[in-house]
Amino acid sequence: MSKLALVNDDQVGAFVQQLRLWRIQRRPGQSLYHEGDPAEFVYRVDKGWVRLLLDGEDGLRRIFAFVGPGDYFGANLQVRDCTAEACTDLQLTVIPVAGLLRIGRTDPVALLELFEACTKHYRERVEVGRGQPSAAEKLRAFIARMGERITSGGRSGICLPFSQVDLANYLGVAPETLCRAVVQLCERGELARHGRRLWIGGCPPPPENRKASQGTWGLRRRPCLVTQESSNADQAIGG
Amino acid sequence: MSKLALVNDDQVGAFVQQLRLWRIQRRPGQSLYHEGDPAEFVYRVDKGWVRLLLDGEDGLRRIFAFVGPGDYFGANLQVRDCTAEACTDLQLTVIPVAGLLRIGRTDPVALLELFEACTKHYRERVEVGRGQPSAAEKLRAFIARMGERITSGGRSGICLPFSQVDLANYLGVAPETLCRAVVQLCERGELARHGRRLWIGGCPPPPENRKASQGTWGLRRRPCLVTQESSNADQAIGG
DNA sequence: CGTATGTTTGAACTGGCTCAAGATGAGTGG
DNA sequence: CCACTCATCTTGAGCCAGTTCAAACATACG
Repeated sequence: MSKLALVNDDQVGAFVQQLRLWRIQRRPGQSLYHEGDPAEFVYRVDKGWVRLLLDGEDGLRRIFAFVGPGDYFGANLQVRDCTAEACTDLQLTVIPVAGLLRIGRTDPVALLELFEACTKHYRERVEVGRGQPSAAEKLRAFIARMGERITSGGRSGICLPFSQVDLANYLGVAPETLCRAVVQLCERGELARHGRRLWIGGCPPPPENRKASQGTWGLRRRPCLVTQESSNADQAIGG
Repeated sequence: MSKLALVNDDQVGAFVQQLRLWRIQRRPGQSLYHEGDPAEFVYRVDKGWVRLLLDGEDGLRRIFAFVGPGDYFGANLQVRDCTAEACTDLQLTVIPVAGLLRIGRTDPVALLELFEACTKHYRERVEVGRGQPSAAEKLRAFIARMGERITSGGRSGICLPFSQVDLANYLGVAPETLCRAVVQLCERGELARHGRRLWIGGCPPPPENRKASQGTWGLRRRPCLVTQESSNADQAIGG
């Protein structure tokens, strides 16, 4: 995972467990917070994927990070410096910043490591787009990074839980350009497809129950807004 | 200064003053540390400019941040995640990380703010290159950001202490392309030039003693390597 | 089964890259 | 102080990847 300082997950996890935590769920497209909001919580992704993005002055939004299972995000001291949205069905652990600061005296290093883990996504973004690679190479690099990131499950084939539009946005190319790059990599066998999903590593889902593998993602027209407060009460953990 | 969380400089400064600090100097082109080095110090820029960069696998290096007077940089817990080099003649305050962690218990928030100040450069990088603006617009955006950053001095005209090559590297365009963009903005009066230096805001240096305004920068063939250790002893402050 | 959204494909255009050669000026050495 | 040298900047011309526009297609979802 690049040359960034690695986080001692156990230590951070134990540190965080001192606080009263809880879980929330989100559906694809729902937002966790917006740029400019007051920052009250840090999050840990338990299941699903989150995208971090900035709203450009020209009305265009720019995705700069995808945050996956095991990752922390949302460490801001004052206000949110970006927007966070669910890419997929999402399960998060919520960690109150106020509590973190309170127990920070007991273990400042763990606190720093937690914040470091959150800024990892900004640092990795810096590494993206070195040189002026072609669109295909950008995609290839992305696949490589994602591959080594989610190979932990042991399963060979893995589904990228992002739409091509999001991917194009993240890589900084037009959707059409990305599409052509996808076709190209598929022909070379570096990428596979089933329906609209991209698969890396191994073959697409097993021939039988492929119906089951198609989770929700698009969410046409039912935002199904779950307020943070309402879901907070659902599952209190830790503390 | 964008929508990023602002750092309480006074508080961080007071926090840091508890430690034994010292100053070092560097000449243009000299490096502070390299990607992969063990991280032992955080720095504060007193005078001059620093560039942060990554060495690409293809041998190309990519500048992703310019760090100026008043800015902190170099907050890594384990190893350096990038390389830092002097753009100009440089004066820095050195802050030992070990000491920071030691006194972190007394004021974890100040510690966090210091680290936040250091990661600011990574965050700002994320904002660069939103959309697919033309080279001229990238340059214009850079000028605007630099302008609001160094207008603190009160002087109207300000010299950009970077070579066009560095600027092109930072903006992710070819030097030739940047050069054409510079010409374009100069014609529009959004930018001025004296010799090889770019000026923003006001007119170039006063007609009289312009000889004085030309500080060293290029440094042809005399690296004049000052080891960190040797210069450490020079000016101990704080503590 | 119908529909909206996301994906695919084609074709023309264009901005930036590349290569190459010339001009400038910062720094060196006499 | 001046002439020299070489890195940096400048300019031109051609090329190509990626963008844009537009229209057909497919797939999730209701």
